[in-house]
Amino acid sequence: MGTSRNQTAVTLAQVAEAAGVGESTVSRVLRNHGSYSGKTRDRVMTAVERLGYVPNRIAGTLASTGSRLVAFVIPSLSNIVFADVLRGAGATLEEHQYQAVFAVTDYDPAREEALVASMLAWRPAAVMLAGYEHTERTIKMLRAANCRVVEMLDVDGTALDLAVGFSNRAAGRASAEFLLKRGYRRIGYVGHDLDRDTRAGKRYSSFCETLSANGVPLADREIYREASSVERGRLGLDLLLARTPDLDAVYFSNDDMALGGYFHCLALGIVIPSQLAIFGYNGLDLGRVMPQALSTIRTPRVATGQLAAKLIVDNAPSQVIDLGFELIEGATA
Amino acid sequence: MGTSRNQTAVTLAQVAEAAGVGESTVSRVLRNHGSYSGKTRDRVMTAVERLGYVPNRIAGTLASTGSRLVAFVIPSLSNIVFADVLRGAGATLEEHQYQAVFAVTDYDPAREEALVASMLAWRPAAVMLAGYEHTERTIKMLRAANCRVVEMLDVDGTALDLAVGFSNRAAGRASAEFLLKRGYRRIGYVGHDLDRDTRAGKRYSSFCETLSANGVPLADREIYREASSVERGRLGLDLLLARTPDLDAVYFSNDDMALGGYFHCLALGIVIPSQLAIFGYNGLDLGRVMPQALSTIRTPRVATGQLAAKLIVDNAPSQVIDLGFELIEGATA
DNA sequence: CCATAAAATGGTAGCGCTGCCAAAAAAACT
DNA sequence: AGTTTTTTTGGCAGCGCTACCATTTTATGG
Repeated sequence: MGTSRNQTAVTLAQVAEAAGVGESTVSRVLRNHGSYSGKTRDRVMTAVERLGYVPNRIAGTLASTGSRLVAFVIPSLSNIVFADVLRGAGATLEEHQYQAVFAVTDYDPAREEALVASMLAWRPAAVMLAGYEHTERTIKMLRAANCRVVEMLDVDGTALDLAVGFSNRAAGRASAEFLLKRGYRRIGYVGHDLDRDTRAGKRYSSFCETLSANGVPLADREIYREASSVERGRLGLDLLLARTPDLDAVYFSNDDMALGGYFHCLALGIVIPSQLAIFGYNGLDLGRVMPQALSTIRTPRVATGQLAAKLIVDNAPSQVIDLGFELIEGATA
Repeated sequence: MGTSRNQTAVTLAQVAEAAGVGESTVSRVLRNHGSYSGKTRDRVMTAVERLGYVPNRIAGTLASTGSRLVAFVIPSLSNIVFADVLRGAGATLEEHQYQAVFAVTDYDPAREEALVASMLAWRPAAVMLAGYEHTERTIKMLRAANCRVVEMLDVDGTALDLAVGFSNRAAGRASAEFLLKRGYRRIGYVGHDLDRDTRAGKRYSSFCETLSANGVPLADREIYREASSVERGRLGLDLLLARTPDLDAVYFSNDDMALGGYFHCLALGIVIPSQLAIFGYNGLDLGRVMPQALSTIRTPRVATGQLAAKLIVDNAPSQVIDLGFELIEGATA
């Protein structure tokens, strides 16, 4: 009931007939492309209105050369990072009449491969991915496809075509340097699946290298082979401190994890930062609102999405753009 | 550089030629539809592999009757609620070879209208919306369109076709009854834009009605005409308490806002729940991890997405499904 | 071995639109 | 008024695929 399915939709040909003009004329008027007289436009628009015509973009895309679909293949929707990127890209794309389609990989390269294949079947104008780590077949497909590719949120590696983001290695290093400068010497790490979230992996390894280079190797670490979450952060810190109680600072793989650690300290009465310092990554808004502002690194996620979209609509030449990041001193480290 | 754009993609006709079979045979093999012999399948698949053929779904959709696109028109991506719904729907849709496309309304009915129009141009199999409140033109377009409609996350109203969710009115009532049962009598409210987020509006009005019906009218309220956020929750509680210091409980429009309120109490040393009780809505995971588990209502968001998708792939008849919710007593109220 | 059913295959007309080209109409000049 | 130029239009061939139907091939049965 409710909807009247099964009816056939109004076509451009019917509009043309109703308006008493040719099909191409209707097409021109509707796309505001080519020339037509004012009275013709009115007649067409009247017919469109009367018949309730909705152009069929499937047919339009097939007939014309380039599509206006942009395919996002992202690791997760629960992670606010990717939602921010999508939000940033959304406005620009919409403005230019592009349509976003998406699929979620759950940080699995094999799934990414399958989803990219599936996406390419829609002949998108561009495929937007997270980072540089893809399977060989994914890369091969992307190269063979007649579309742009944007790798987002990382610049440490070799881009396929376009890349927009920031250096996770530099972020890891900056975090380590900050903690060292503050005088912390017993530093631990609580993180999530580093093999799958390769950007977190880059931060971690760069963080460790910087510590070692300064003669303060990482004291201990607790890594879950799962997605990050507030809960994992809390549990991770609990385990870490049980094993190595004399830590004076902990670097978390991101702000969600750090918030979990913060809650753990609150619950146990561990005083931050004098007893234990906490440092995160992402610079989520909620970090600012915590009773003590979270020490973290703010990344330009929305800007990444915006710029990625802009490069596509402008058909910019291949390039890598590093948007940088901002270290937020906060009050937890 | 990088990608080799401008080349023309391999077509089904080329595969047919290379395999020495007819086009329809290739089509049948690829879709595993109709009958064909084992050796034919092998020859086709070999040709597909060798040429790197990727089927063109644009053409396929145009040629066949029904599309396999599902259009999500959602208020926000930053709000984890909608990300959860998408996540729930994603797996089911993917499994059945449906493709999700989406657009974000920012809680603006006029934008929703424009985006629905734009989405219908893709001739989706279904349009998935949040709630029942749409402009007249949106409703008209949806009725005229030859596609299913799913209104999600609400069941208080009249459905266009399918609806999956839970009762926001019942949730508001349950929250009020819980606080009353606990003995709170000076109850305040901190919320965000109720005109735009009509589901929050329904919870609020139902909450107030229940309080009044029990002779305990709402003592005070602080409502921002903006989107919800942790920060707004904190500021809102600050203002509310400045004006009405004797409140003994505060109902927040959602868990994000409640978390802000919680942070405010922590920062000011307000003891929860003895000095002030806090109650939220959504049942986010982080509520469980807080030093004191957040008292809130957990909604089946992922399940809503899953079921919505399932109804579409099963082509279920029009119906409204109430998935209910769960009140989490927690430790903050 | 031939009749009959079943399985496998190819040809082709669209799906609804856009892009190209030629034709018609209107405008701008001598 | 007769040209030339410019603007506006309509016709129609695809875009790459699927659906339908006709045909061929293979299996089945007496």
